[in-house]
Amino acid sequence: MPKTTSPNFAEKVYALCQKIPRGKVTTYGAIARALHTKAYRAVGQALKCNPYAHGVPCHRVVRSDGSVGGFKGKTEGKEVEEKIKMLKKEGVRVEKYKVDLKNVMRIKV
DNA sequence: GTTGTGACGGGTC
DNA sequence: CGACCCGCCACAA
Repeated sequence: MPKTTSPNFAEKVYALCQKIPRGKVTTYGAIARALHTKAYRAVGQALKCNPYAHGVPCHRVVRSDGSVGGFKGKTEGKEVEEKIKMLKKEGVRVEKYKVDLKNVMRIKV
């Protein structure tokens, strides 16, 4: 049992992102919950690093409000728009900068 | 060891 | 519905 929080915290985040089914999205809070923690903020930072950009569909992760949040380290800009476009392509309905909460996959309630 | 900040969350105004 | 504030954990300087 690690005395610190979790050296593999980010790794867990990536693992969960991979388990996100196509056409659906999840929230940072959900991931944090699934990890049995409350570091929703740390989750975002881990994804921001996203060394598995080609293995982890981080674009399927949105905020609890349904906002797409950010992408590629940018909270706004065409990068985010691209993320939205990708989600739409997967079948996720996106309005403005928000996705339908129905498409949000709640890992833990 | 302390400070600051963030791809956040929820509550309040 | 938008703006603001506080609280949360992890990480970098």
